[in-house]
Amino acid sequence: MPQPIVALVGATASGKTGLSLDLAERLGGEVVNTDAMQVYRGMDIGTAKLPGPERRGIPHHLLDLLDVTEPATVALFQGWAREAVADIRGRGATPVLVGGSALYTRAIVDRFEFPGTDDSLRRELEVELERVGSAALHARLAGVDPEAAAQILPDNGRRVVRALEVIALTGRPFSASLPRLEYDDPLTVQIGVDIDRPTLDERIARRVDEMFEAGFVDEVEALLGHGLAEGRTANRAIGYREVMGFLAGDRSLEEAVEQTKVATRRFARRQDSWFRKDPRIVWVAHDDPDRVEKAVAAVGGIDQADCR
RNA sequence: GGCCAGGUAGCUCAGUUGGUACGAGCGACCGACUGAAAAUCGGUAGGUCGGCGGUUCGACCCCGCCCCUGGCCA
Repeated sequence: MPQPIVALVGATASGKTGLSLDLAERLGGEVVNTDAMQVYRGMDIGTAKLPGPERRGIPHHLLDLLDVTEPATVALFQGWAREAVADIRGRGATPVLVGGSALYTRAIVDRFEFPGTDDSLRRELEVELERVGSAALHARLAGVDPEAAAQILPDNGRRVVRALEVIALTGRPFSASLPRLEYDDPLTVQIGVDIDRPTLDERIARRVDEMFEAGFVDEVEALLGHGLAEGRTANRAIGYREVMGFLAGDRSLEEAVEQTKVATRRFARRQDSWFRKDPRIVWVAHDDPDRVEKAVAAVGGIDQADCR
């Protein structure tokens, strides 16, 4: 009987990492990162990446795969992750996915297919977006695919461009809304770490302070030497953009720290709105002394349901 | 102690010859989300316009006193 797939989700700084180690130990698992930014080499402090020595000898996958100048995409990640999951299960171990990037997690765990992409077409559309503006492109989308246009707001240039790209590429309408929640493999369990806002906000503030104490600014400075500023994905990461602003002289260090906290808080709210509406997630309280037991039990529950 | 500037949404600040505050950005809250997702985008709620008196049909805007902040001068 194949191993289950366990996905640990929740807001940043909720305590996923610690729980993931306990879970992996209990289940005979290997950890698969599902964090969009931890795939970058050298982005350690600012992404709260668990240092090697603290991994308790548990194999960790999908960390440090890309150079800071390379773009990352969900589709690319989906391929890597599914392969990693298959490998781990092939070894008789349990994949434990851990990370806060909701779209990444869903792309792995759910039936989820991305239409292709085309660089030159994309570039063309982006140039046009720049020139005519988002509303004009949206109007065009409305002409070709009224349904998609109805679901994408006119100001959201990014999504309008992607919709037009997909239509041009596939000759078919763009599904502008997420597919129905449906696990790709029925042996999947999602466990969410539940934490109240005030506590989470405190933990975020503390974590950000600690990052800066741990040499976050130096990390960013070093990455700038590797082309961080030229990238398209990595330099949008929370904290990194604020520190780059500080290094460029357009804000003080205190401002950068404060802005990083604010951005992290807002990010946590966004993560929440993804996870909270997924009814399949089994929630355990971040401070429940029995959280590991409860998480293990949730995984066991799936096994039984399948054996019935 | 005197002079000047200022006290308007949680924060930074617009604003009106006296006629119910058009407020803006940021934040907060809520939400959308299929190849940049730690991204991108949308919606909502917040003001006794420093206090007290006065002038006026009517004052956030005029007058007086007071309180607070910053600066200059003694």
